[in-house]
Amino acid sequence: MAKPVVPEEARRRRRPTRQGVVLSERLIVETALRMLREHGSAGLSARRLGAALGADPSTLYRYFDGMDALTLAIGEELIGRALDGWAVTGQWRHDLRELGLRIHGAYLSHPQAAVLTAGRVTGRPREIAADEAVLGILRTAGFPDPEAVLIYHAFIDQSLAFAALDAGALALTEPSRSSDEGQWESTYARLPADEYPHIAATRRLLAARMNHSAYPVALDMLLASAEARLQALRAG
Amino acid sequence: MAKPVVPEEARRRRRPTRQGVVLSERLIVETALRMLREHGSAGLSARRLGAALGADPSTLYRYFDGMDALTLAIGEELIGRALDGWAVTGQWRHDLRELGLRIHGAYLSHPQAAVLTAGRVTGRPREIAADEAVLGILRTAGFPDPEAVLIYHAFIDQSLAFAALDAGALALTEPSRSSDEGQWESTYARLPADEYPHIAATRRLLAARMNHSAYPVALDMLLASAEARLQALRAG
DNA sequence: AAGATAAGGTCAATGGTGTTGGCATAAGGA
DNA sequence: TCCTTATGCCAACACCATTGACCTTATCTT
Repeated sequence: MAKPVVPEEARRRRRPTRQGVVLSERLIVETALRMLREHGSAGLSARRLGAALGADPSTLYRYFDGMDALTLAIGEELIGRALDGWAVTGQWRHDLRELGLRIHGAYLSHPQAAVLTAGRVTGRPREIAADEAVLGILRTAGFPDPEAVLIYHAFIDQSLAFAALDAGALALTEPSRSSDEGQWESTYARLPADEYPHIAATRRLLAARMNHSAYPVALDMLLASAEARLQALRAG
Repeated sequence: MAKPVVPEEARRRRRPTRQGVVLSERLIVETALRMLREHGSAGLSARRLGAALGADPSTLYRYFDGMDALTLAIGEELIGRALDGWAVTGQWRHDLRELGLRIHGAYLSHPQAAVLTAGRVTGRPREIAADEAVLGILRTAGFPDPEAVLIYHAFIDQSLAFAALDAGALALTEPSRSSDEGQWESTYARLPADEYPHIAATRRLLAARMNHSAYPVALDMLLASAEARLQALRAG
C-alpha cells in the first residue's frame, strides 16, 4: 500500500486530468462497466481504463488501492442496480422471487463484470441492505429464526451462484455469437445413442432447455420447498 | 495457433527435458493442481509451471494450445475425481444427493483450481458421463421426460454454481486463515441494530451459519421439491 | 546399420500486465 | 497572496502469455 486512498466524500481538490477530465469514483466505475461490456472481461486493464478516462493508469491508485478494490466497487454497483426500484409487497414468496430474478438479471446484464465480481462478497452498504431485506421478509412471513437464517443463506447464495455461472456462460459464448440453439442440438446429436441412451432419448428437450438459465426453475423449487416447510410448521 | 498440439495418444517421441523429466498431459495437469493448491490461483503461470516441471515454459504449448486449454483439462480432471468410486444404488434421491455432494466436494478440495474451471463447461468425456447418469436416475425414478430434463438442468447447474461460489470464498479466505467464525461475528456486530434490526436479531445464528456452505441446504430443498412433484404426478 | 524425418524441447523476443516511488503542479485554505 | 498538500503524471520494475526460429534426438524406413 504505497499511496493512501482518499475516501470519496473527503475529496476536495478535484484537479482535472491532462486531457481535461475530472475524475471520481463513480466515473471510474461506470467507465469500467462500459469497457467490460464493450471489450469483454479481458479488456479491462489499468492501462486501458486509464486511456479511456484520459488519465494515467497510475492515477487509478489514488481512487482504489488495486484492481481488486475496483472490482469490488463494480460488484457493489451491480447489486445497487438490482435493488433500484424494488419494493416489498408483503407476499413473501412473490417478493423473494422478484428479488432473486432482479439480482440474477442485474448481473446478467453485465456478464463480463459479473464474472469478475460475483462470488466476491463485499460487505458494502447496498449488499448488506439486500441481506437485511431478505431476512426481514422471511421472519415476517413467520419462519422461526433458525429456519429463516437457513433459507436466507440458501436463497442469497443460490442467486449469486447462478448469476456467476450464467454470466460466465454468457460471457464466453457472446464472442462466438452463432451459438443459438443449434449448438446444443449438434453437441448432443454427436454422442453415440447406445452409449448415452438417456441423453439420446431427450435430445430435443435438452437442446431447447440448455440455452436458458436453470435459475428460475431452481429458484421456484427452493421457494416451493420453503413454503412446504412453513405449512408443516403451522400444522404441527 | 502457431504450433499444432499432438493429441496425447498419438505421442511417440517422448524426449526427456533438459532436466531429465519426461512430460505428459497427466503429469502437467497434476503438477498444475499441486501448484494451485500450494501457491493459490494466482500462482499458476506458464513460467512457474514450466519451472516446476523442469521444462521451458514454451514447451507447454506442445501439449495445450494456451493456458485456457490447460484450465479446461484441469476441470475435466476434477469432475473425473468426483465420479471415481461413485455408484448408483437405485434410490434416486439418495443417489442424486450423493453425486451432488461429491461434485461439490471435489471442487472444494481444490478451491484454487475450482475458481478457474467451474463455470467452464467442457463437454469432455467424464462430464458427459455425469450428465447421462443424472438423466438416467431421474427417468428411471419415474419423472416424465420434460420434467426430468428440467430437474437435471437445475440440479447440475446448482451443483456447479455452488461449487464455484464456495470455492471462490475458500480461495479468498485461505490466505488470511484467521477467519474462523469470529470474523462474521464481528462483521454483523459492527452494523447498527436500529438500521438492520433483522440482522441484529439473528446475529448469532448468522455468524454460525455463514462459515458453512449453503449448498447442502439448497440441494435438499431442490430434492424435496422434486419429490413433491413426483408424488403429485403419481397421485393425479 | 545408416540415414531421413519431424516431434518435441529450447531460446530469445514481443507486447502486454499491475504496481510503485518520485516529481511537478495547481487547488483551496490562510 | 502565499503555503500546503492532494492529486495527476512519468519512468521503471517485475511479471505475464505467446510465438517463430532453431536444434537435437527418437523413431521409422531402407
